Amino acid sequence: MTYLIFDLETTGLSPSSEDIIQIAGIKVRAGQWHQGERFETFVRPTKRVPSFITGLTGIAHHQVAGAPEAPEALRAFSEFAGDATLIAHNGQRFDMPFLRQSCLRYGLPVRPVPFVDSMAFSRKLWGGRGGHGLDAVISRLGLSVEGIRRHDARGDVELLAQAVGKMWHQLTPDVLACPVTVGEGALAAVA
DNA sequence: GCTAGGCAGGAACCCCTCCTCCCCT
Repeated sequence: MTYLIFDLETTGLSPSSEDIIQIAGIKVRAGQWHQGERFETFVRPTKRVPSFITGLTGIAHHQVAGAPEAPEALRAFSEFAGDATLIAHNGQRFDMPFLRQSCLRYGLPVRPVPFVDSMAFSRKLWGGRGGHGLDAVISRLGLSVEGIRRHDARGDVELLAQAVGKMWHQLTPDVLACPVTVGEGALAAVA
């Protein structure tokens, strides 16, 4: 089974009014979380990147102004994904709605894809104890963030891939059976 | 120097509805 750990950076929280500005992903085979094929692109937004987003992500407007527009980036990402199962942290509530809404906004047909929210791994391992945000997960697993830029999609997927690998291993020795429920998401349909 | 949208999960309660809080940028 192939998995695609991915992360989005956006101009804000609302899928209906904000734009995706960066997509990054690492495609891995279950059990081989440290080596994978990478995807990364900036995405040209329809409005200026707010200063607080630049402060948070390190992504400035000039970096995305000449980037591919959303439809091109969404199709490229979907082609890269292929038949992989997608994984994102809090993706059920954030990344997946953003991808779906972006496709809708640009009139792109979508296709269903298997999807797992990595927060489910954390809930299953640690239940109600503490938080399940990426920072809490990283801290509990003792992952090093040295040399990794948090809130840059490339850095976050790197950390998330390591985190999912560790959590999976702690939940089951079986690298083939996903220990949490696999749901459904949507990506742009590819011709 | 700062904001915002909405789901999942839990509580209370009897099967839905409401509420609160998390978590993403």
